[in-house]
Amino acid sequence: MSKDRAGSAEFLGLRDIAAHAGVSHMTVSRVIRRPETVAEPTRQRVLAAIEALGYVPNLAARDLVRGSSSFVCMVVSSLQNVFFAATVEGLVRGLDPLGLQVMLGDAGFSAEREARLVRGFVARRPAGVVLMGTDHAPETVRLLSRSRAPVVETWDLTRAPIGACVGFDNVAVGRLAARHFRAIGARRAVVLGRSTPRNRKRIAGFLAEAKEVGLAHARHVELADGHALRVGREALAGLLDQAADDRPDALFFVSDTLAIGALLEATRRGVAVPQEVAILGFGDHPLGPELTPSLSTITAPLEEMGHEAARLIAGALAGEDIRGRVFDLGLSLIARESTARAG
Amino acid sequence: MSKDRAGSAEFLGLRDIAAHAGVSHMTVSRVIRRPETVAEPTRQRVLAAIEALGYVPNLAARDLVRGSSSFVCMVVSSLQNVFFAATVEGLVRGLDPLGLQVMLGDAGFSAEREARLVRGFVARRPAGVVLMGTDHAPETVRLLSRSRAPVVETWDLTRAPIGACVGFDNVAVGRLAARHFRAIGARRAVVLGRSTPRNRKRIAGFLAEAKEVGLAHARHVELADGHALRVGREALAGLLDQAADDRPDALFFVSDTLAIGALLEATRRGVAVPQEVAILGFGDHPLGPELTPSLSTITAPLEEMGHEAARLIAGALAGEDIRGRVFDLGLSLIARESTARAG
DNA sequence: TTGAAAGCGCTAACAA
DNA sequence: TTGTTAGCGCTTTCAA
Repeated sequence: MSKDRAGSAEFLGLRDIAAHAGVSHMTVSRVIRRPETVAEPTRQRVLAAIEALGYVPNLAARDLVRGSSSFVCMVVSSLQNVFFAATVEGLVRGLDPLGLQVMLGDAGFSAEREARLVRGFVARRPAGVVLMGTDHAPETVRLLSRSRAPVVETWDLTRAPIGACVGFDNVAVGRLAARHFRAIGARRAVVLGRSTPRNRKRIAGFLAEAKEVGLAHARHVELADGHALRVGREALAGLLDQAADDRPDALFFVSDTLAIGALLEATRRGVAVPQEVAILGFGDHPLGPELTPSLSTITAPLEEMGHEAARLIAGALAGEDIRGRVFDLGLSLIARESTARAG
Repeated sequence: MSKDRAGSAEFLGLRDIAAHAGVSHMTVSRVIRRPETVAEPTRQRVLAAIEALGYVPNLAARDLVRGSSSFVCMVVSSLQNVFFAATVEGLVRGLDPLGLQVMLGDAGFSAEREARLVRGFVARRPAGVVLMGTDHAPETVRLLSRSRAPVVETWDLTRAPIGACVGFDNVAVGRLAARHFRAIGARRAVVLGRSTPRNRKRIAGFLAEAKEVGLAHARHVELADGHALRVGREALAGLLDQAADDRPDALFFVSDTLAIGALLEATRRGVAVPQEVAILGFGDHPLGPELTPSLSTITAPLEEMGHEAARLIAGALAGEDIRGRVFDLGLSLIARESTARAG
């Protein structure tokens, strides 16, 4: 239980450096924050002292005075998901040149957990908060509305963002998929995914568009939670085991990972893709173009989304009012072999 | 540049709650930290005030007094890498029940960038610091040694850790691969990977063991930086284009992502795996078992590593001296189809 | 069980 | 250009 251990030096403060350099602590503070306001010889002496003593400022004190910190908090739905990781990376890279760091929380697709994380974040007076999705617990919204931190929601669009919103239209994702299936002449189109808030939009969009363009037999297959590759694989297996006359000929998975699982299973079973069944995913997984057949997919600029969130937060920090701004980053359909003329 | 905006309430302090509840601010502070030390009726009144006013404490002030914060900083080599993500997830999950959050930095495989991140982290007086790897800039080591925060290095082992170390033996990874190739009767074994510090160990281990077990023609092929799937694919293509008598029959890639790229390329080219060439990776990528042929791999408990790091930091926070502790979490070889009796 | 006083290490405002 | 003073919102210590 020994707390004082040899070798673990205590932290020095501004005043220690000041004493060593023969100036006041304010001069040291200035050298750190606005060196151009300090005379050259003085500055040199202070810098030498900082170097000699290995001084590292305590940002908690600065944060306390300023009432806000220099990091941005982000809640992700899952850290293991490569698609989310791309957005996180975009944010981290966009914030780095501004000297802002990122504090990450993993909500595991639970709005309650998200609220807990946000509460912890708000207690740190973050310079900004980035969320995934636009469906949040009332407490999350309340906490963030009261906080002064700029908030950016991502991965979806909403008419009433908490702060700003940079995302894409998940209903349009589903519609785009259905239109694509229509274009390749699919008869029995299916959308497969677990009913999370975002997925629900993709599913609804798919079913609505399918109806409108005359894909009469379109339906939704609910998927279980779990490891996406296996879930996708099992989903395909389940569909193939159905009576032949009810067998779908076009599958839209709400995520590429699911689609890849299905594609691999189809290959294994000798089911021809896209001839017997077309497969479409979402997210443009790096593996998609490498597979045989290559995977068609719908995607949004995932990394760019994080980058744009960083830009918005930077703007807010510079005094802009970003509230109410909603950016639709758009979608693209990448048609590869897995949906090449199914019918 | 307007700073005061309608609707964005200022934060309340302990004293505002105290005034509302008719107690001193100290009582409010106690209700938050040690409610059992406050009389029931008083506590109820205070809790009601907290609730009514939507009070969220300012942790920067607490951190300042205590000289240490309640988050753990982690530097990862890359956020997009699923293998690293597993360790991050383990850390986040292990820390969550302790009320500790994780601040992430992406070093992008640069020791300099790592040092910059660590400097920023140390300035926040973190409750702990987790690093990937055991090769760091001298400045990183200096900063962390002076800081009081417990440090845990991961993903490798070292005799002289900065604090504690939870990892696996990267030299043993290479040795295990070479032994496996020997066991399946490989003749011309190759290890492929970019020479990062960790990879260098795997490569050296592979070459050393290969020599010892009589794999005379073992050699290393340097890989470029870039998207791993493509790099792996191109590496395989390059080897196959070589004169047939120099063609390797067993490939150990330092990462599964590379190996998957190679495996897919082999399939595409009609090269039989493992008959013509055996392929082995590292990391147990979720896709490995789903491929045809399924991918053999060597792996360490990646998520467990993060979990163990969390446990060590928790121990340190409870007063344990964790410095000098080194844990080897061990390796396992998962032999699947891609290395089934090559020779 | 509660409160008063002191101060954590910084920054903002003002003075010299 | 540099220094002095007064806190930021908490927690620690000590007193009541």
